[in-house]
Amino acid sequence: MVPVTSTEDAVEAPAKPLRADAQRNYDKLVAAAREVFAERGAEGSLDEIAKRAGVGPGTLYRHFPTRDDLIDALMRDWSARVLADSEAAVAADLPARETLERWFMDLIKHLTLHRGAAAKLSAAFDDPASPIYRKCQMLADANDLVVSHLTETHALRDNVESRQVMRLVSGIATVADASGIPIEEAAPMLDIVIDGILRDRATS
Amino acid sequence: MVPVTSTEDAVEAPAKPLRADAQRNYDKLVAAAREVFAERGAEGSLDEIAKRAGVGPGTLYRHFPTRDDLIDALMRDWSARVLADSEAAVAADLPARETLERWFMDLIKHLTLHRGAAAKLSAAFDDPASPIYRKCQMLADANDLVVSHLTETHALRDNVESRQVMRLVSGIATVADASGIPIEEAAPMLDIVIDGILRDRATS
DNA sequence: CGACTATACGGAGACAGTCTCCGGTTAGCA
DNA sequence: TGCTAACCGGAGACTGTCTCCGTATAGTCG
Repeated sequence: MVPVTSTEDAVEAPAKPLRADAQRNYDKLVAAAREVFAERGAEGSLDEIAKRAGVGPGTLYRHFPTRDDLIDALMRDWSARVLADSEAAVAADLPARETLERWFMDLIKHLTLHRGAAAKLSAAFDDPASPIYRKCQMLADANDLVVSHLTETHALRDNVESRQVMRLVSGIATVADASGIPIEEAAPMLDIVIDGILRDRATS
Repeated sequence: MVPVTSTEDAVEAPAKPLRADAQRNYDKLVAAAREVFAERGAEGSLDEIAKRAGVGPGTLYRHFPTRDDLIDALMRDWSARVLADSEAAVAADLPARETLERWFMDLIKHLTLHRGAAAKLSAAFDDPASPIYRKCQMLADANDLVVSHLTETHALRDNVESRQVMRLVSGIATVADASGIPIEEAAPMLDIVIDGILRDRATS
């Protein structure tokens, strides 16, 4: 039992170093959470996670007072990946349309980390009190990097707010996730958004 | 107790006419559900609804096996309103941009009947097994009416699929609802979509 | 190395929501 | 008035959330 996937789940110690056993349980919980959320989506049972990690519910709730704290924890390296993708999209220096197509797809991939993740992220977007608010900001910053770059090269129309673009793509990710349609089918919607913000587009 | 709002909740009898007491309870349940969903959103307690209607849980579940059946019931006249709005939008025969601005706003208004409604509708969009699938189709049909009309007048670009437009606006409604931002703030996102599908747009 | 204490564990159980089962009630009809 | 099919409703099983507190132990210090 307790098949802890000993991949790169290792977590650098938080501010105050935990006692050895506490750190052990923390890691087991994050690993179990990753499993359960992957299988059952963001609404998976927390007690189930505790059971699978081989600890009591009390231990889970001490480490992670709310569900979102847990989600935040298992997204530790997620932020870095998001940022890396945005930087790569800018660095590739492709035509604006391709840049956006690529970046939006990445964005959706990150937003749909597991079922229900997109909805959670979207909801936390304007809620500074949420534990995952920071993650949302990361996402917004990454998106802003790409949008700003394209704005500077005059590829986008004036007055394109990266925040709105972000929300729009989050919305696409959320509906795609909720209705269970494959990610590729989101492409036509992304194209509409791209056509909506690009300065010059074929008037097909 | 049981403050049944005796507005236009009256419901035409379903296929098999219910017994008088059953019909009475059915109506009370729908009214109570409308109240509770309005206050607490789509995740409001079903037992609470039963209590407020003054009936036992068993009665609720006999009439409405699932939560979605109940939601479907309280949206009985909703479909007609949606269709009416789409027809009005077409009939007004305004410039394409105004038509879309108006219609999309209506669409969002209908999608956010109560908190959580947009997410539910979005999820049911590709799930024919859902009790509210019909409602989604109504929405899609209404939207198609407007989009098709604008396509015929060559106001939209070629290959604009109304289904995708529908999903896009649903996504906007869902994130706006989930993050609790006021409906007006959705306008910039709608503008992007409109710019994305309009054949001619100012290249501001 | 043994004792001490802050830290952490974990499970019993309170609470809330979902959903079912079935003994009792009643509307509608002859 | 009496019969029966249709309906009611609440007890309670079940699942998931979250807390409290007695018990255990890691890390430290003499």
